[in-house]
Amino acid sequence: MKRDEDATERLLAAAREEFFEKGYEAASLRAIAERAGSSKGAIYVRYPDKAALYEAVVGPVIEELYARMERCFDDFGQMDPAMQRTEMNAYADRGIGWMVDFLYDHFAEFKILVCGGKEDLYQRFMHRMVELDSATTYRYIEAVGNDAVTSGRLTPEIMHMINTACFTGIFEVVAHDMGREEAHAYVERLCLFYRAGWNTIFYSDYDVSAGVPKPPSDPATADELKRLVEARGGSP
Amino acid sequence: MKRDEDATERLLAAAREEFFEKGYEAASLRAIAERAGSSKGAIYVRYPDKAALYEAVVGPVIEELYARMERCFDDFGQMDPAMQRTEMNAYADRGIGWMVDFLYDHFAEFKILVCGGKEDLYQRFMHRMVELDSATTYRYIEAVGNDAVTSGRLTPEIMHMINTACFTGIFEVVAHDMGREEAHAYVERLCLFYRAGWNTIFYSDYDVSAGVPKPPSDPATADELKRLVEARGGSP
Amino acid sequence: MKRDEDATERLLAAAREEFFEKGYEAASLRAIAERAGSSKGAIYVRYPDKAALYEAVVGPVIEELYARMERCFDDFGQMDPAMQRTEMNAYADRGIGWMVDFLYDHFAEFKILVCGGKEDLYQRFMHRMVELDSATTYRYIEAVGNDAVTSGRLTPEIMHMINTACFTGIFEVVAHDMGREEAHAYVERLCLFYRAGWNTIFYSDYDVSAGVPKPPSDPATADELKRLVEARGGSP
Amino acid sequence: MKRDEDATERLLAAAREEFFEKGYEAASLRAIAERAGSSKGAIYVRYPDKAALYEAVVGPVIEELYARMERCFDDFGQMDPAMQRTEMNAYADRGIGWMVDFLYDHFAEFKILVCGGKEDLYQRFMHRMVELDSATTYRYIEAVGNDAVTSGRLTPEIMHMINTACFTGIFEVVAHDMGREEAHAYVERLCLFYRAGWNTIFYSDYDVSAGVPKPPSDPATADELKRLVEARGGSP
DNA sequence: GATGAATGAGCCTTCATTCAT
DNA sequence: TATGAATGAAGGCTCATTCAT
Repeated sequence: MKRDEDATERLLAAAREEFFEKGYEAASLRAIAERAGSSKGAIYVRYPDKAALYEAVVGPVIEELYARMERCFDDFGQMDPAMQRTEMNAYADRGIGWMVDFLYDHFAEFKILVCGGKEDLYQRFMHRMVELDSATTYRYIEAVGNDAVTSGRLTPEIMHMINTACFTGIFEVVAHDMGREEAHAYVERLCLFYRAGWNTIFYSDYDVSAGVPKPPSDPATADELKRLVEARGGSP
Repeated sequence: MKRDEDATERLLAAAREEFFEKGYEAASLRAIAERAGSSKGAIYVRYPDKAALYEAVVGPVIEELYARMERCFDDFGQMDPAMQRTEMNAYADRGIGWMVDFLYDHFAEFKILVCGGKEDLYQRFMHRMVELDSATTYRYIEAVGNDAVTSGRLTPEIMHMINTACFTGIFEVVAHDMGREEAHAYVERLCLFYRAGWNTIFYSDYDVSAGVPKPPSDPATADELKRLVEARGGSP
Repeated sequence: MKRDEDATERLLAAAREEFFEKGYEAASLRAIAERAGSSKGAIYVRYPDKAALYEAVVGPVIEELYARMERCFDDFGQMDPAMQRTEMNAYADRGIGWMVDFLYDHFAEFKILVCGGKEDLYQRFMHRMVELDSATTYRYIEAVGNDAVTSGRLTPEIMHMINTACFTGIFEVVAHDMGREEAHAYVERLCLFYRAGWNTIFYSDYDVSAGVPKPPSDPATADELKRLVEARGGSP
Repeated sequence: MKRDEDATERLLAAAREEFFEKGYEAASLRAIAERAGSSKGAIYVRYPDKAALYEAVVGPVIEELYARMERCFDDFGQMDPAMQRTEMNAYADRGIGWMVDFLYDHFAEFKILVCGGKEDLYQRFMHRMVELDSATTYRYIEAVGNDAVTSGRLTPEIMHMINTACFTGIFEVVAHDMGREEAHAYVERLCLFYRAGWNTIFYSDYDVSAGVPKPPSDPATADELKRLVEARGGSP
């Protein structure tokens, strides 16, 4: 008998739903089979165990994201240093924009990954992305002759942690069930936020407070703020 | 029979170990009772269910951290605006330094919280911290008359998300089993990183690239970097 | 709650029945629990797994048999050599007679052991009995100064195998569901049979055919036999 | 499609290995099909169920052994009584020698049969061999006019049981993984052992102790024994 | 004939929780 | 209060067997 591709689809969809609703541990293969309208055995014909089914749901999406990032970073790495400096921000913005859309095109999968409670796969995924980003950053640093590494400001550990923090910050949009448009806005801001942050690492004499304006003495602004904040429910 | 306080302690210690080693779902009440040298019943006398025991392990530590943060933020909020501007960074640095130590003084509990797989409590905890921080930030913005909110650069959602990302970035030290000293160094850098980031939000005319030096044409730096990177194993 | 000894008994009885009827592999813990009128969990409170339950059914009986044999062999080994020679046969007969009764007093257990399909325990049991018997035999050989070992007629391997064969021969009564009285008669004969056999090992110049009478030329005997055999159904 | 004889062979070989390694119950048809490089369906085309496959592995070997025994016993039965008496031992020795070789030429099959945990087939096989032997023995008894049956010393049940014990004793070589040469030596001894045993049944006035030498007073033998036994590790 | 997907009963085991003692 | 026996649902998984292709 030919394997029923339709049933495979139904199974994956059912698994996606079940993992989404209950998390990895609490999800039940029995329930997934029932949701899919087939038998427990049908799962085991396709996947050796629960973890493999989980990976079948979430893995391809991860791989696609990773592949896209890889291509993106590669393209960037092959530009000449001058152009890298010029284009980096634009590149990053475009990349991140695409990423947010990808996250929302596969919202369930990423939600499962981020919130599903099966940490190993998520951490491996995060680790790989972080390593990829780190490698590209090292290459950039080398290409443009930056001293962040040689000066000791940027150790591999710090690189790894900060990149992890950056990606995690982006993935928050999934954890918080933010809407797609809002997410774009947020992530755009976050990029700027990070960009400034990275400057503290790239440039030893970067002045964090440079450009910080003098305190506005205009009371009107303060009043407007007060109104806005109160409208929000007053928590602050 | 009088409730045996000693047994309560043993129970909590046993639970801490079990949750730490296995995570929430995989932890077994039977095993905890055995570790503590008492019975499953002893658990149910004290806590209505597994989740309550978990909370008993992790809750007090959370509460203490929260209380400390609250006090800290309150103190800050009661200073006059001029002083807030002057002292903010010092305040933050001191607070964060203390926090890292607190994390390491209660490493097991935070590890459980961050990696233990019981997301609800962690998220609630994170949410509260974030709200506290957000409230303080709103108050600060109001006090100093900043236009981040009025200008629309800082919506409540963005505030929430960025603060979440910031705290999460700090908590990475636990997830990554970083050593205490290293963690201090990392978090210090991270604070600078965030500080710069926040400026992009506070100040509309903040120039991210201000102070970014011209590309160094000194080839010596590039060469030294090359050597360092190669010594690292060549991953970049 | 005090453990319900009654339930334990019912559980063991149920297990005994189930193992007896279906063998180890095919026996189901579910069925055993149902037979005993309790829950599957009740089994696991008492025994860590299926194998342990099996052993709880069959082990004590084995141990008692073994202990009795040990005492018996010890007593024999402490007699002086002359007496050992005189008494050996009587000792053996008594011992074997008791053993047959023991077998029938615990028929189900032995049936399970011999036919139940869990070979490891049976083989360990058999091995222990055989070793015990072998040790005693060695001591006897030494005590009376027999040359079976020194001459090479009796190697440890042959000793082991023949003893195994002997015990197995006795246990056949269980495998064949022979009646108790019949079993006594059979085992009695078997002892004589073995006794003669052992002489071929103990005594190098033992003449197997000694005492074999000349062929009876009495045709009456042959006729009577014919009738008897035909009455049996004629298979021979 | 024509049935692939090669596949049949591969299937049988795979089944032999699987049953050999895991026993009947634990053997899996899936594993067998995989070992054979074909499908589960291929098994069901050839054999109606697992038991039939088992029998296909083990049956032909059994049948060949049985057929050979039958021919052997027939030949013997057709000799005239006088010759039977003269030749019996030589006949038996030759037969048993051949049998041991046959056992080792088909070691896996017999190991499966004896230790594989599917008792029914083994018992049926044993039963048939025993009946064949019994029938021949009856014929012999009749031919030579022996009184074992008429006297009541040898009932059908005793006949059956003793023959079972004898064959089982021989099959021990398989259960114990004895080497072929060693097995020959052991079985040779066992035949002598049994021969003496049978005399206790054939001859009412057979004196088991006849020819048993007086106790050797030679202390040298005892000493030598002591050394040998100690060299063995002292278990006796 | 051959395949292997599908089935679904059934396996042993673990678990949090209840409750009699 | 403390115990731990009892529960029974649910877990993941394996299996021989069936049958559409």
